[in-house]
Amino acid sequence: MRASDLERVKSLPLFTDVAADTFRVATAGAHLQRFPGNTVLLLEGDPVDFLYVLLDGQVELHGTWNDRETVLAILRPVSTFILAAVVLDAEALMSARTLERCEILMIPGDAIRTAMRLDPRFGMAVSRDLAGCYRGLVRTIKNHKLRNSTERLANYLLALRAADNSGGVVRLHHEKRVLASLLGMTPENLSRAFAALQQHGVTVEGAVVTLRSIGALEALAKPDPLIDNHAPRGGEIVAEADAEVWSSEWYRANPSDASAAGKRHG
Amino acid sequence: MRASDLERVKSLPLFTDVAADTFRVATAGAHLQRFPGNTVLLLEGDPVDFLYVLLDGQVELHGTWNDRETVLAILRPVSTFILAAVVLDAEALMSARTLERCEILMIPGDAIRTAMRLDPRFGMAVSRDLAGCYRGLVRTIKNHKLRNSTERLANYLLALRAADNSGGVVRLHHEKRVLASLLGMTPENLSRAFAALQQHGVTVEGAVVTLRSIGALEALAKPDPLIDNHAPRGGEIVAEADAEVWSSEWYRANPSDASAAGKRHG
DNA sequence: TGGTGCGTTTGATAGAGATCAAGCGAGACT
DNA sequence: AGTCTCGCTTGATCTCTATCAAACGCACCA
Repeated sequence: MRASDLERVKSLPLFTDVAADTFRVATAGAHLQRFPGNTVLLLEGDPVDFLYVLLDGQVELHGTWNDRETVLAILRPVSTFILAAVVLDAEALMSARTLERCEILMIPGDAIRTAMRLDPRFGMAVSRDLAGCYRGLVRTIKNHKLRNSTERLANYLLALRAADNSGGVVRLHHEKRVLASLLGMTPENLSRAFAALQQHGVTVEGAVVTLRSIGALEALAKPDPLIDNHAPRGGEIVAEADAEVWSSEWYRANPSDASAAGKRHG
Repeated sequence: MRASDLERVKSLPLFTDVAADTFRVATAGAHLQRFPGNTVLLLEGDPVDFLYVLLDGQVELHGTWNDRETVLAILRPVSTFILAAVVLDAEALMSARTLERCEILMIPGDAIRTAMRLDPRFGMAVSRDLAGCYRGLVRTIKNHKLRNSTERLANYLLALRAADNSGGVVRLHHEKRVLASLLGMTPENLSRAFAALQQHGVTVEGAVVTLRSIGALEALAKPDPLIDNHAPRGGEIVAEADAEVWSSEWYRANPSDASAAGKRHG
């Protein structure tokens, strides 16, 4: 493993605040692995032996039931995933698949649990990370139960814009059918939702989406800080209160600037 | 506060494994409070100053957006709630309201965070609790994205049956309109879903639901251990792997027997 | 260069769920 | 008892979303 990779791992919210010893214990048995695209890393129901840290590429988490499948999250570097299963030493509830060539650090679950027992600061960091993940899912559920598909897409585009600091031009990071499943609709309906957003200044050309009128789009999307983690708050951002730093298991735009991140786990 | 109440709190998964000192630190500033029914305990967006422990009664967690509202969870004793917000010292993402007369222990968030810093075992317990909560939400999302409303109702009834150890007669614990919102549908459609289940041996009389053919109901519901935490697994239950003991922030049937509980946080 | 495969789009149709509007029934109050 | 309220049900209708089917565009490749 390269030293620069260890640096990146060390910079994760999960490890920043942690004693050097603890970090060594946790990453002692870790190994770096490369996977081609479209590779299954983990099947739901499998025992989880490792904490995964995505260093490069994209990973999709999905779930299945009765021959139906849905995408639950799409991860980009640097993110950890299935921390919850590792903490409980339980079986995975989601399957993981690479969407493209990936570089992944695998840390034995035992090492994580041992480090938690040794270092209360690490226990605290794990708790904070999990709390962030939990709150991210609360946001997701509110998004799904309170909004229709067009509203979800509109907010997704605004989140993307906020995450990428892009002006009016946004680039989709994954195939539309994957995005459709993530947003809880069919590819056909995603197309129609994009069409519906034309009246609000949105035009699509392949993966490039142009937002000609943020105002009009926001009027439809009505982004809400209690659902969309990028949405502006009334007043200055309180440092600690915002510490659900988008840590892991979610889409992440800019690893080096957590406070500007888009949809988070919180 | 009665000693018996402290006993009940101590028996929570969050505190069982914890040093007596830590428990004292955590519960030092706690106070017990009674609330009438239909009282708002917390509004989404509010800063969260306390960890709530529901000792008696029922509490509903819900979220709103754009004049729409949805029930996210219904809690029964003994449950803790908004632990995630407490850990992060963040604002609430869900509102909390009593559904009936309630007895609630309120523990200052500072005390919880201090205890975490002092006792790695407590940090571990918090992590485990949050991991369980997280996994519960993953199950919820899979339930909503992969199943239609009738299937969700069918599985809800089976979960209730498993939780209550009731034979073929199940009692609904809350108003049907609350249940409808929890299951992500309108009261009207809940009625129709019940009607549709008649063909699978389900009859309703007020809050009493009779399941005349578990087999037929399961054929429709297809309960899955990776969605429904009560569903039987192939083989013996592995102790540790099942430790997402339904800890908190969720519907709970029998406080004294965590392993037989229904829908959990996992 | 002309397939060939795949992701996407578009159209037509069907089904699931929401909304609107009444009516029913049980408990509460006068 | 009467009636009022409120939660639940039932029916009609409308909207949203899924499904089925076909066509398009584009990359890949022989």
